[in-house]
Amino acid sequence: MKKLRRNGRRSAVREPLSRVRVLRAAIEIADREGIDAVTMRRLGEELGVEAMSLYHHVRSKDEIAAGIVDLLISEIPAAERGGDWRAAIRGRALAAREHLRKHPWVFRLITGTQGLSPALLRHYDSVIGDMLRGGLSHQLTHTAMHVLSSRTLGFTEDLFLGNDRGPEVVKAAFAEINSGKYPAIAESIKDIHHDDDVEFVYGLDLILDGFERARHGPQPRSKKSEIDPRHLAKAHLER
Amino acid sequence: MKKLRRNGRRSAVREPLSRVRVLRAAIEIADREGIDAVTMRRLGEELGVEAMSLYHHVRSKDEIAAGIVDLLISEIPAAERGGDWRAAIRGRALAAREHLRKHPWVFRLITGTQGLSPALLRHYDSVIGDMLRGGLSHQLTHTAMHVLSSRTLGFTEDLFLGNDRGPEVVKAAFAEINSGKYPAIAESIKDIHHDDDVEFVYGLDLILDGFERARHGPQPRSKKSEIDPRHLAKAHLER
DNA sequence: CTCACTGGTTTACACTGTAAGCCTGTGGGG
DNA sequence: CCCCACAGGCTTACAGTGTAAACCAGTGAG
Repeated sequence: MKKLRRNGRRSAVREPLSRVRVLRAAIEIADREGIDAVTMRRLGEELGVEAMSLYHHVRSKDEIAAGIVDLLISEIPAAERGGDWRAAIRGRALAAREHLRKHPWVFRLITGTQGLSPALLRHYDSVIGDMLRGGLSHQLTHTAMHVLSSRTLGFTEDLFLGNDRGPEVVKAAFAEINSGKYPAIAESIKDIHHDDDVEFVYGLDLILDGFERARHGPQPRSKKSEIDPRHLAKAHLER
Repeated sequence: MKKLRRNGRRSAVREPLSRVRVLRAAIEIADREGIDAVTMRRLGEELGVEAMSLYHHVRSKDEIAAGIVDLLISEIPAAERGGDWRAAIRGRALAAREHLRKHPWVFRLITGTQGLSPALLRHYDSVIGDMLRGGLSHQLTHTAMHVLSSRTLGFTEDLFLGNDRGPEVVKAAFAEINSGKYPAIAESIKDIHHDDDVEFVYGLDLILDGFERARHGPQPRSKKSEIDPRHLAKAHLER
């Protein structure tokens, strides 16, 4: 890179295209006009460039989708540490929610994208790290991730056993996880007896029991004031 | 209908096209070749007919998507009644899961479809009915639906305050709900103080507290044997 | 000076959903 | 019984999609 602008003569013509510039432009269009408005030609137009030029920076449109997802997730601000494991995860979940809420179309993108995002894995890795540090067993951590999946990022995904995606994707996922980049995930996966059905029912019962308990005694409704106001956007629906 | 085949002379040529036949064919293709393989021309081919003929039975491709979603959800077998509210909901959730598992691509369809499916509303109506019968307050029911949404059907959706879809969709949704067709939903919505953020955090904390509790004491793991085997398909991933 | 390469363009293609109009067999009304 | 409206098929056509392939201008290295 340094080598590129060695002589300091910045070509004043226009900002050169780049992968992230493409992604940024795509995000902008999606925010303004909806995700369906993001086409290669429209994207080119936005960047003052012909559609085909994009392919010098991006392999395909699918890669753009994946890139957007990864970029946005990677920009979830890190919640501050401190407190017990629950507070830590709570902070992460709220930060993610707040951040991604600005781009509601991204959930549709995530469920549509196949192949897993490094940023997403890092996010999970952090959450799992919190749990392990908090003393949850591997098994319990595993289950908790299942139950929480929709809460920590806003969408449900049987990440590792992608129903839809083929088995080769699952294999690749395992390889990636065991690459050393995601120590908490890898750690938590050891010696796990995984059964999708059991996980599901466990989480279901946990929730149901929680409400049954709440039904008697003082219903422990969260007060708005208890939520860290930094994470709260104004409710976007009045009624 | 009777009028149509009045003289009993069934035209032996071929089964006449119809809306549900189109939907059924689409489901079949999606199951075999993935949802992306479902194009109008492919669909026509499957039915031995030209693509444009489909438009005599279906308004658009989006309507096909919506139709499929509705059809599949409507075919979730009703779990038998009896037991407390938790058992009832448990049964419904497992039945839905088991049924929709056969068509994993449907979740992508659901999140992509806008406008709400009557069958989906009926499903929610049943679940909410279970809760009210079980003695949960309106407020608690409301919150419980939020927390459970991903569990009772397998996907997360802020149904009523669709982030992505416009506000006119939300308005239509309210109108539909108050049409009298979904008494439990309408009932449970009365006098509700809804705040998306509060709902979210409440559910989050409920889950976290559940696991904190599970961390000490005997971890109440569900045994596979406890699950009604009728609802269990063999795990579809060995590892 | 030249030569390879980077990063833009142009053209072209296969494939999508669907609008518009045509054609024909059939069932109901005169 | 005949006619005719029409349901339900077909044909053609079009605008818009992603992207392969070839082309071309500028530029930095040898």
